[in-house]
Amino acid sequence: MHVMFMKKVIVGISGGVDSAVAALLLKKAGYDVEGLFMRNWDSMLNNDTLGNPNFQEDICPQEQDYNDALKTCEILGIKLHRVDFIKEYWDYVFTYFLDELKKGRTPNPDMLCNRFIKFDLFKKEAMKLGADYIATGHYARLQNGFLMKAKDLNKDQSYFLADLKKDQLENVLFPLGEYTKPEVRQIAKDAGLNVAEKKDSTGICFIGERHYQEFIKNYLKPNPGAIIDVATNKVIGTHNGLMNYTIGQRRNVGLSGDEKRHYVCGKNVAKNLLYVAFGDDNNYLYSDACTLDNINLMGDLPPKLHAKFRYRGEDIPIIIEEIKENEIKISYPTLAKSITPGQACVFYDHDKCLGCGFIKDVYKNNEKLWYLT
RNA sequence: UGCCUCGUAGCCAAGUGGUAAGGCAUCAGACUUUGACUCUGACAUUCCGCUGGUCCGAAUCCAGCCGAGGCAG
Repeated sequence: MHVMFMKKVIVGISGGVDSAVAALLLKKAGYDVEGLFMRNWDSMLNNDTLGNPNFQEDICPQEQDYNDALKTCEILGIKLHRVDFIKEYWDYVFTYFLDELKKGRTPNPDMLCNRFIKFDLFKKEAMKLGADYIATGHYARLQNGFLMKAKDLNKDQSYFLADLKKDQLENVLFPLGEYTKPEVRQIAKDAGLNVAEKKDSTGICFIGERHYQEFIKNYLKPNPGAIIDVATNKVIGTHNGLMNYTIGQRRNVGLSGDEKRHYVCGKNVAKNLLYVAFGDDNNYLYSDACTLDNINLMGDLPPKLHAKFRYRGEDIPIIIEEIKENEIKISYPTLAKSITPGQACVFYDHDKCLGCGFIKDVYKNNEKLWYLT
């Protein structure tokens, strides 16, 4: 009887614990659950050889994940579909990733992946399969159509979802929003899921952990240039290409001999210069305002709000200074460290995520930082 | 060649008589669905260019040699 009215949910099954538990919870809640596994990266097709720790393995991690996903669905007693978006991922996400790097900026591919793959192509594919809803293992919540932080603030992933258009969140379920990670692990364990103890995946979504500088060499030509001490404007070394560095970075710069550590604080793409500053708390890393473009708003911005400038960063109080067509200028009187062009600034009104913008220019004392392109 | 300086781990670099700082790089791990930051651990077990010498004791003093650079028009 009621079976006819059961809502069908297609869950994005990745082969990890989170999506497995998401599916389990939905099934327990009485939904008609099916899984859909996505494969978006192929190391062979995408020439992903340098810096790839798994290249010599018999089975690539993506297929291992698929096998894990199959096993999980078998245990859960649900059907698993599969779809590949390898070309689309390259066109919509990876191309953007490389373009940003060429501009000397630091992209966040996973946010684009959510916007163009998971909550677009994947969703459409799920609808084709007859889904009323899609669900993922994200740690986030939805309330009255608004994206909210997860209960587990330590795992909250709303940051990565902030570039979604509001309608992309329609017919979406985040079953893990009310659970903490340890609880999710426990649920998996209690249910005897094969992935209960599987290590969380990190690195770029669908690609995985890589030796970053080597990984990029597969796609961009190294273009060495001078490293400049921002305080003295003197050349103190050579860099391997600006795409290999991001603001606030300390490691893999290759400078030595000074008793203080050095941090990347800026770039000049036109002149191919990398600026570094010495010392853990040097002023060159701090700023008090910036402009954002590619704005995505999911609600009206209140006068008082907070923002995250990086995943797992702290919420910093900000002030909206100016709103133009597709650009917003914000200030943060408490100062912020290592604000990085290309990264997302995500707006929060307490736990409610109101959208984001991508960092463009960075200012201090009303002046654009001259050493930061 | 008369004179001067220098030679410390893969790379920088402290230490100038008392038993080898620190940084970079590397490796392992924690943390982490971007890139980073942060944290933990390993990394010159007789060795500080080589060979002798002085001394209770030297990388540190002395001599010679080798090597690098510089001054000496």
